[in-house]
Amino acid sequence: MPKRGKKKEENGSGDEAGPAPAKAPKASPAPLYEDPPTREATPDGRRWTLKVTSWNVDGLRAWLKKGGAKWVQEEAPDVLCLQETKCAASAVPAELRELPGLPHQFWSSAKDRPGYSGVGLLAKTEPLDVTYGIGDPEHDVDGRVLTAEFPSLFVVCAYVPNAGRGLVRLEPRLRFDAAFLRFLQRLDARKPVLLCGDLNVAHAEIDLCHPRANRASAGFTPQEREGFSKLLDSGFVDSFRHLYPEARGAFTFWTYLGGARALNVGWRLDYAVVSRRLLGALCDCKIRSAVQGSDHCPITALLAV
Amino acid sequence: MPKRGKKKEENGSGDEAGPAPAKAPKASPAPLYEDPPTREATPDGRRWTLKVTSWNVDGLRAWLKKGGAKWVQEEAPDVLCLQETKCAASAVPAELRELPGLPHQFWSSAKDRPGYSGVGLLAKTEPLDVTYGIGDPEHDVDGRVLTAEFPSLFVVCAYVPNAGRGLVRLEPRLRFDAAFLRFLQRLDARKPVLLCGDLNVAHAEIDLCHPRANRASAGFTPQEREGFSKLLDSGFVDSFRHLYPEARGAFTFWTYLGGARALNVGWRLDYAVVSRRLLGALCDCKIRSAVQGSDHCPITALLAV
DNA sequence: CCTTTCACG
DNA sequence: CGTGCAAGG
Repeated sequence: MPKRGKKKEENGSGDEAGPAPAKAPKASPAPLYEDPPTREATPDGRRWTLKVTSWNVDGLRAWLKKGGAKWVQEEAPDVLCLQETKCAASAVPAELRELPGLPHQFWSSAKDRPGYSGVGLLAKTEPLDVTYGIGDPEHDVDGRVLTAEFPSLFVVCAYVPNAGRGLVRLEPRLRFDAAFLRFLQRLDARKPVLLCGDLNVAHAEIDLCHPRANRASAGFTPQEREGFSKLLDSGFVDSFRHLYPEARGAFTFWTYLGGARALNVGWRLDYAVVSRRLLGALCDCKIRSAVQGSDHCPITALLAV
Repeated sequence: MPKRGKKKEENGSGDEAGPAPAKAPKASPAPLYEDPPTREATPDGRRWTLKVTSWNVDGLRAWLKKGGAKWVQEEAPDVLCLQETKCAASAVPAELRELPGLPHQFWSSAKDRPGYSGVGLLAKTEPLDVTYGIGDPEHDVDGRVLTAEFPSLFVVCAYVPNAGRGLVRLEPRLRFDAAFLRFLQRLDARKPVLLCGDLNVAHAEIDLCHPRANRASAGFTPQEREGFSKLLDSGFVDSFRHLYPEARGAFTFWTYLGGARALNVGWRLDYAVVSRRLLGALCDCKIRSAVQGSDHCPITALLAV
């Protein structure tokens, strides 16, 4: 991710050469994203029956204090996937444990590293089964993946490792990508998969504000982008981009540094990825850009399953 | 210092056996201290000419945000002694560097330990000389003592090392006490001394709320109290106790834990100590108990020098 | 309880 | 910039 030490040089002679609008005193470098009206049904007219929300909360306890759970209650998803909880299961506040509508809760957190990584999966109905991790000890110690099996599909909640400043952790990240793809393929062989989470990659230039400046930044290296491409080549679909192939400025993450969010200097790092055979069930994928509480915003997938 | 893990068991069957008042729903375990009217002159009628304020700020930058400097400006001392600045000289905010009335500023902070210890001495008039430390490398690395020489006296700003939880650092503390006393005696041989600061000891039972419970607590061990007694036996006077030998509940520190300050469960750890021959010049020693901004309150000494 | 630094993002 | 942590008090 970009450091962006400079204060507000977002429109300078930087990487985006397009002409600045003449009027605005502080032109936005990327247009603000307008979430279109919700598509309540599939193209063939079946209304959605499954609502899954995913949110990188950047610290569950701080997010709770900022009212994150209140928004979730209004959104009322059937499944909620949380990433970067930074919170052991035993430390999840009662306010969340008692959240109406999501009584079945599963938590995974980093072993021996309190306050690092961690994911949660909360469900309205009890899953048939829940598994922790991807079956690879190198990555499973971090608490990054939860998988809930439901009658018609798997819901996978994932927090993909960041490659780090200066790409110091790019190698382990790429090992994760490979192992995770194999994990998803094994699932997909059994039942369709809905993968939700912070995949820590902006796939294409359209998926971040400053693609050229970030060619060597964690989350936009060729290797990480290629990892995502391989996922798509393996029978999975990026639901948002499938529905909105041209949508620009549709980001889910903005660094806290430099007031990036107000300028929509962001990245699309959070995805709802579906098995290709689930596409007929896909109604919509919403990006809740205006929702505060973290440096990521939530996304919500709607399926008729 | 006491841990006080329990919530509000301040009146239980603890160390203070006196009968609890029957009426108050939550009786204060120690009477609140009422600072008496200021004695503006010496007993023989000379008005004060030197005002010295001392304050353990528990983090200079947080203290500034809480308005500490505004209160200092109203108090308008000639010399300001600050302890636990937790701030390198280069990191002192401009707000303080430009504080009207105290243009001559001297800072000392811990070597190789950013955010630990540190003292500051600020003066209205330029000192003849300023020295750093007490001439003992073991202690001088911590940034605990600043000495400013003025025409008629030395002003010493000191932050005496805490003996630590479980008294794990009692031995170095006692070495400091011994070395510091020798340092003060050398000064006193040249000019009278006004020593201000957090001496990290409550001298007598009257100087803390729960003396019996704290016989083995840092700041009230027999060895630390004896160190202070030795100071008094060496020609120095605790100005506050000299003026107010019977004053109870006169504390300058309250742990943040358990709401101790509202209950006046405190300690007198901050002192203005004077060379005995300065007693004739002593007008008053004020304890500004109501002033917020730190877990210590400021004290102010008034002298006619 | 509260401040500082730190690692991480 | 902001989280959760550790050390210190």
